[in-house]
Amino acid sequence: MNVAAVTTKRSGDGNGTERQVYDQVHQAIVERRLEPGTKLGEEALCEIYGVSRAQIRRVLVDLSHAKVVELRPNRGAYVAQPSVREARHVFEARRAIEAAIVERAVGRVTDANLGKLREIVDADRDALARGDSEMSIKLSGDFHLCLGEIAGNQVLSEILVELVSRSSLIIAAYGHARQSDCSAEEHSHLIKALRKGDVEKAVTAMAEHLSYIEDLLNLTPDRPRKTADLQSILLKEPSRRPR
Amino acid sequence: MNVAAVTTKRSGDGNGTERQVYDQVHQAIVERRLEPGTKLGEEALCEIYGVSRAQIRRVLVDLSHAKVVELRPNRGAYVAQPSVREARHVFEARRAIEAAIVERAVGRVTDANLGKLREIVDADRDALARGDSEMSIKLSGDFHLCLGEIAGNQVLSEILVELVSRSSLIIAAYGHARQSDCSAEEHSHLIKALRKGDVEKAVTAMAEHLSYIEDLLNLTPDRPRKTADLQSILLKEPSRRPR
DNA sequence: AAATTGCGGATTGTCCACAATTTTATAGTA
DNA sequence: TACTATAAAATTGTGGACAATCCGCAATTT
Repeated sequence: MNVAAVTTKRSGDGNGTERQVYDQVHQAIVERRLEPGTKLGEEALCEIYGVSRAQIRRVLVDLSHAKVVELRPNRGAYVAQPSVREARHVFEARRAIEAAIVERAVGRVTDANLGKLREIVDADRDALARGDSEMSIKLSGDFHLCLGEIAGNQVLSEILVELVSRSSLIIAAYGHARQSDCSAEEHSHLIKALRKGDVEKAVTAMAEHLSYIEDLLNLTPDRPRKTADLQSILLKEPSRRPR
Repeated sequence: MNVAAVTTKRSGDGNGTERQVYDQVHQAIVERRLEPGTKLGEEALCEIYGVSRAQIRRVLVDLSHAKVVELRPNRGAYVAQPSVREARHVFEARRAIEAAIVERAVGRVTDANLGKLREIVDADRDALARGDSEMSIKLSGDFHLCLGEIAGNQVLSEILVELVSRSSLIIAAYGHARQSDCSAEEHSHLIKALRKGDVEKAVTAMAEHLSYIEDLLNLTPDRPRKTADLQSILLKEPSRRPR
């Protein structure tokens, strides 16, 4: 199962070049190399990726549907800045969606699935040990997406993809340094419940895990906005998860 | 609370003309005047609404994100034809989402909310009595969307809007003549549980209601595709719900 | 000094012509 | 008649030019 495939899926994937641009910008946002509030100028993106404005505009529309970019008419595109309210709503929605996903997953999980999940958790622990928090956040997300795939409901999976992306943005905006230190352990706990086929335990483990992440956020008033240099950030090779 | 407002909301709502076209086509699809599989030619839509192709293309992209239109590269846009599998997944997702919505709604519902819900149910009964099943389906959807608004979670609401739209399409494809005969009664039952503040009863009522709708569908093999005349369908005035 | 207005540069929005692709129609052959 | 290959027509995709809008700065006014 290719987790990255679902992570980056997009609705109207026509030719490949548009998708590449979409993936790169999306990944840059989700990996928090582009901070919330950053302006994504059309001309700048054209030059960076060497494509026409029409294509960039299409990509920006798609990113706005994924809720990671905000389109302000006549003003341009900006990396979304989720509000405190939105942040809470996203996590509440995740608890609803992922409870359903875990319920389904318990009855369907295979040994191969469990292996894949453990693989992700191990890579996450490893990244955390190296201090690579960027990678750790990505792997934490992958864990949840992988679980979504196991549940085998395409609709729930797609909703989850969006919510996980938005969560990354939320953590970028409201998280602190050691935001996800305990994720690997909690994920490991969840795997155990899955293996035992204990639905109730698995569901509560997931609910508590999500609430724990939310509680770590600094969801008090508002934050300042920032602006950054696109060129140096986006031309970086997108990070790849070690197999 | 304006239910129609959320029903028709779109992400990058720039100028008004694009939104009007979006709303009209979306409504035509959801009200089943445009059958699943119908081709939505760009030039045809341009002439019908008197706008440029660029605008039509933007609308079609947005509709594809709402999953009511399928964009096939180099082949054009078609009214989506949800598969049997997708249909089941949509209803399963709805059970998850709407369970969470009902849980929240119980603690927040006001008398005004209950009045609004009853109003919708009454209009639904009325439409059903008149044999206006098109309107009845729309009102059934509005009931669920209104409940979503009451829950007060924007993220859950937006997910629900999409799922309800898709449900209309699914019923168009797999439902039978008297698909929603009992909806009004079941909705009424749900209102009672809400009024009493009985969370458990409300949640199970919703779950059973959704399963009932799904069970009425003919979710066996596949169906044929159709093609239709856009002009005569889309130039019809969009239906308005009586206040 | 603060606020307002007007201008110039830059960015986004729109339209149109042309290229690429698919679909339809036609003709030919077994 | 059925099937294939080829040509024509129709449709979608793309790039660039032009128009509309917004932003920052300076000049003017109060």
